[in-house]
Amino acid sequence: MRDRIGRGTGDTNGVRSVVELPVMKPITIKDVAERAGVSPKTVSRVINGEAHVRPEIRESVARVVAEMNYRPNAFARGLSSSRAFLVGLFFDDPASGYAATIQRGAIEQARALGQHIVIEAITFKRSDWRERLVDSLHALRLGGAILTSPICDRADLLDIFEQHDVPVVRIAPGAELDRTPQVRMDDRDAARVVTEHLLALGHRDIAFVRGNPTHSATERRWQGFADAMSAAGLTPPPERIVQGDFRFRSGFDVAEALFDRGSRPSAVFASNDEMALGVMVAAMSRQIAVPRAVSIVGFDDAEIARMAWPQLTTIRQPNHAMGAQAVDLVIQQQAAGGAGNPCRILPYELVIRGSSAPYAAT
Amino acid sequence: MRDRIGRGTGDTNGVRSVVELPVMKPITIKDVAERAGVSPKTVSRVINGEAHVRPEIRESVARVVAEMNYRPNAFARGLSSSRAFLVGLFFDDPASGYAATIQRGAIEQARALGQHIVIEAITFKRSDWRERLVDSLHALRLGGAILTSPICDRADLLDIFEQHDVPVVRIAPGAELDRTPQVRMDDRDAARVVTEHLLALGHRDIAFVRGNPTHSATERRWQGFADAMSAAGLTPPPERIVQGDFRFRSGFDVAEALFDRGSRPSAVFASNDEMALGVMVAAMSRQIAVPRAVSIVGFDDAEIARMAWPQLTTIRQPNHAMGAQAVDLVIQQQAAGGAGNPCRILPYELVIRGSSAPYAAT
DNA sequence: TCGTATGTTGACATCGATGTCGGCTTCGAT
DNA sequence: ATCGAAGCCGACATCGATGTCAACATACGA
Repeated sequence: MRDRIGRGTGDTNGVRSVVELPVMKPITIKDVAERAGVSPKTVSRVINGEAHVRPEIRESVARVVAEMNYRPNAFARGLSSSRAFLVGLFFDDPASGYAATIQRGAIEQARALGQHIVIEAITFKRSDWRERLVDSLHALRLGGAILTSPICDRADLLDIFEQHDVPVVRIAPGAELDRTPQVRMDDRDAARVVTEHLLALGHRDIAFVRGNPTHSATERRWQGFADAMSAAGLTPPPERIVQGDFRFRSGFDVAEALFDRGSRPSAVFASNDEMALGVMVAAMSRQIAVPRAVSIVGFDDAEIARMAWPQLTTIRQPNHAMGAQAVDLVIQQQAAGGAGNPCRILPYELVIRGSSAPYAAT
Repeated sequence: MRDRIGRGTGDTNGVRSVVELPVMKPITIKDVAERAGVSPKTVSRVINGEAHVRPEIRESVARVVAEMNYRPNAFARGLSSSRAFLVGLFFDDPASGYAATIQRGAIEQARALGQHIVIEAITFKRSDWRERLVDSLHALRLGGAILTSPICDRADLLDIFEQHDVPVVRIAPGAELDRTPQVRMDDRDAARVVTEHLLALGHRDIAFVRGNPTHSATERRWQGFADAMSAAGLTPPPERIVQGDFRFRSGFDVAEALFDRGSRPSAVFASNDEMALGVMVAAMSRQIAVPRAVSIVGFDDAEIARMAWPQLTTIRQPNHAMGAQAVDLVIQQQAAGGAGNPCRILPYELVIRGSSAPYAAT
């Protein structure tokens, strides 16, 4: 019975489970100031590129800074100026490949801007996710937050960030569209383009595997598919539209409805690569040749798209760029004070590989 | 240098919407102290679970803390106590699936310990990687660092952390083995076990695809393979040992040496799943049936191992657990004051799937 | 030439917490 | 009853930077 305080779960309340970690002894701004023969404030001015410093002094201070290899302490900075140097990257599932590429883009851009990325997982399954999030916001004083799909569509989540005055940039959001700046690609248009690719190959009987309904991209991709089909004067029957959840397994499972009942479609468009692979594996296990007997296309250009055989025709998402742009936006936001909600739309790319081929009558 | 944007005109004042949201002013320890009728120091004591506080007071303060939903500011804490609350996770390539799972484990464990994870990429290709690293160390005041393969084997990197007194825990290092605490699995043993699996299926002519020589696991896995083979009284000829680099493409490429010259091996053990998939795809494109004509096994149990067809027999690495344990160790190491270099060895698992089958004479 | 405007500088307060230390209680042993 | 020792609590300094503001120097216009 150790004494804890407050909040039933109280794990990050700074209470007791926080272990102490000693740190190193650094060079302070005072040391630099002394050696340069000026006041600390002047050094601060030079470091932050502020005006009102004579060029000679600026230069000499800069030299001393370099010589002493001085690095300002970000904590002290954050404390006194309420400026931040951390950007939070929030994921539902940080282990997915999708997330990883975004992450890399974000890290690199953050670095370029002198910021750092803190990764946080939000798990709605835990009933205390709000407390945990608020904990992070308070403790880390985030300068901004980047949210990815699907969590970025929850109004209650956005509320929390808003209440705490943390600027948010969302990547590919699907709801509450005018609430924050965002970075996205045109899913609908891309889906249309892939579908047109299949149509151009001569396919008419095309099945569509929908994604997880909680991701907003699901609807947009479906729309793009529908656009292309109806533009071609086609109306796919209901049994050609099946429901997946973006995971490999679901692609594998829906294949039963697609391949084991009556006539087979000549092509399948799965809303993401994982599901496309699931469909492909299911086809092969039924001795249905890909792409000879059935063409399969995906969406995302995940790493695995190139590791399948045949390799997957798909849409390349600009994940890396989206991560970088998101950081960029969030910092701008921080500086500008939130004028408007810019939306950057990044270009996608149709990647044609071996899994799609001209329609051949059976 | 450009002028910075002043904070003159209220940046949080009604820019966003007509209705002004009250800006949440953070609650300080003073507020709590006042309301509880004690000194800030006493509140601090309660929060940190220090001794010398009367139970009644402790309880009443705790109640106020909970009521006010107070959260200590980590920056201020870090400043005054030179305690840290950030653990750095350093990757060469944060976008790989391997890294992602470790990451998730680390994030969760860090959370549980009241710490946060900062992700940093180290790119040796950039000539200024040292400066960048030192920047991070100074700016972030890391309480600890976790390094993954392959960068964790560079002595010069370790030197930097040592110079800056940042405790390091390495995941699956292969060199400088007694320099830091580490978390690992027994690669050699695991490789032996997979090989024995193939031997038990009746295979005798087994090829081995080596991994990237800069990863130390490459050598250990090779050793395990050699152990099992020689225990079975077998000596694979040199042409059965081929060199890859852990990437899909290399697995695909080495297949030429394996399948297009003279006799074919009846089984292939690739040092990781990606390469195994490469081999598998190459086999299928040559109309060599897997596993009927050739069994293929991998190593890692990457996500893709389940997405191939047939699914890959492989070794499941405890990545998630390794991430969590690494965080655990890095923090413990501090508390303990760096006594010794503990090494935690986590259990692996042989996962038998469809890509390996009993030997069948052709 | 003087009087403003503008530019340059540093002293000092401040951010929000913790470390130190001294004073006051309490308790137990003599 | 008295004397330590230990327990409890708060005043104050401190961490390392930046914000504020006043003092002073210089430039420019009239």
